[in-house]
Amino acid sequence: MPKRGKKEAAEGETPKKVASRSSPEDPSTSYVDPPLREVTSSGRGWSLKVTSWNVDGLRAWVKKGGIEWVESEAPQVLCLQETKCGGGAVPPEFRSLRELLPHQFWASSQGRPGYAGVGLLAKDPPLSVTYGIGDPSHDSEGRVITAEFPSLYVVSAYVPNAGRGLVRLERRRAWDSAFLQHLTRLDALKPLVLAGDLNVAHGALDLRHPKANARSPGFTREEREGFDAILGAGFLDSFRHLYPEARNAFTFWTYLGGARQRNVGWRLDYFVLSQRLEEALCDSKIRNEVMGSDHCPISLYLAV
Amino acid sequence: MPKRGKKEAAEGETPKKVASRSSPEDPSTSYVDPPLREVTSSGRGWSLKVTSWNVDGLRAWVKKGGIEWVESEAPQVLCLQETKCGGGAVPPEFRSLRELLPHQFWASSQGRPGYAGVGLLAKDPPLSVTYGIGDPSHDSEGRVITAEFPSLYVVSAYVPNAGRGLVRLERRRAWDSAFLQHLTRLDALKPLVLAGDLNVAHGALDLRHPKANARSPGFTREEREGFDAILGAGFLDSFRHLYPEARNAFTFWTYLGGARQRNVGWRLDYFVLSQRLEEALCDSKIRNEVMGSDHCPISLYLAV
DNA sequence: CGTTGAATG
DNA sequence: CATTGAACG
Repeated sequence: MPKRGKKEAAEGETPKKVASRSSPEDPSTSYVDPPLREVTSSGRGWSLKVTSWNVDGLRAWVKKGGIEWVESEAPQVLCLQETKCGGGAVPPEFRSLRELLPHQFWASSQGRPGYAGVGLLAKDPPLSVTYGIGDPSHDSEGRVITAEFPSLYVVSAYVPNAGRGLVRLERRRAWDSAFLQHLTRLDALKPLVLAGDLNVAHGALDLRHPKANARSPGFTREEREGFDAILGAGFLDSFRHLYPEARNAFTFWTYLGGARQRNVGWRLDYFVLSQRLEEALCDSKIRNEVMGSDHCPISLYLAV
Repeated sequence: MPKRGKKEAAEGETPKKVASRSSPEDPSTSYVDPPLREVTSSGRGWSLKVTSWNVDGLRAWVKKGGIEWVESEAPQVLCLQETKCGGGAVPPEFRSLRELLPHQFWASSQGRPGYAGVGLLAKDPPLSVTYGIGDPSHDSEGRVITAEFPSLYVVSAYVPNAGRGLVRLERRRAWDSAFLQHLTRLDALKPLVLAGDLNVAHGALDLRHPKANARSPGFTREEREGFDAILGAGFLDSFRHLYPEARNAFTFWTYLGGARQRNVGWRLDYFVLSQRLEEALCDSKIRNEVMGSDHCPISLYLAV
């Protein structure tokens, strides 16, 4: 993997892509991303930066300046979800990203254009790339790309939504089980970083209205237990590991009803790490001021 | 019917809603609408103004300022086609037209929202209003509204397209036959004004590329003969009657390939009058500089 | 509320 | 090229 990326902008500098009105009306509901922790707990500086973003339609996201933000963020690996387009339909603007991230991989839904779809872009060439989770009953929708690098795997994932009325909750549980198998198989070979929209808020701190959403897709007992099972299998939630008490730290806000302005959101996007990467973890950031989708991007800093 | 409307803007005044770049590149293909003929051939001044416009989606047309243009044009009867919405979904902005045109009638496609649909709005209350052409096999798509006024009928019509590959040409011929019956039935009772998108260019002067379009929907022999049959039944094409030699006078330009800027168009929108209204005809105008749809509006001036 | 492809013109 | 409702979130 490459060495140390360029330094973060110092505090007090004007951030580049900030919504004109991004602060919520009630300051008690706001979340201010703290300054970057540049080093691990043992003092090693970060050398790998991974960014993940559910773009909610790659073409619209490009028009809203997504590419320029990625260039300013300059990760070494970029994971994108809900591209809603296949490799053939990727916007031409992605050529300009070849400088920063020349190795680009895309997965799309078979026979259902405009649905789901993920991407994984890297500065360095992966040793190998696989698509799906090794279960044909779950691999037709373009939801997972796994890239192998010398020291770890990176998995870009878009976990299926349980659907309105929880019509696909059973299917989601089957997915969760098969997906965890995929992760444990990889983890037996090499540590991994899972990046993406896991479509679940794990705990009550991870969404604004936990009680009202007890049977909403993304916060059912069943989905939360699916996340429990991942952590129980030897993985950690990078953000919650570093910030166990952080409140109002969300990565998704429905477009309906001006939820984002009021920070009525959910934390659905994660970096999940193999336990043995704990000592490499420097920081896990939520770029909650960045616009361009109903999700915001997140960035992970590792010393590997 | 009401008396004399307000006078037309004098020549040399700046028109209100003109595209920033409406003149075609090659002046030999342009059409300049001549000054209004305020009177009939026998010298009577106009007293009734009817405007017709295929709006290609009423909601989008409202956003592009269609209502404001209608207010400046100030017809006593307004016929709209391809509204693509039913009476329940008419944009609320139409309430502001109640001042000018308080009597508003809408027809929409049954069980197929967003398809076809016509409207007829009037300053004075019609004596009666009917929907369709009296043939159930053709009356489920919201294509015709007939309003009876003291001295004449006004018919707002959106004639069905023959379809790509002429897949619906036979159906169109059946329509043409049934529609002509509707017109002759009305004409036996009272003179009529048919206003709308008849989806045919009658003669070679009525489209830019007649040879290339000999088998295109809107210029097949079959559709042109359908128009011949209307004229043969005792009706006249108001514009061509007044301007038998006019070239490049079009009312529709496909959005594809910048056709409007080059005035590569078709005359598809007409006022067709009962022969005995000939002596009432003052003028028939093509508002080809007015934007808001892939069709432009047309206005008829009658001394009735 | 906002994205996408489909059908239609 | 541009409009619409449908599916999805």
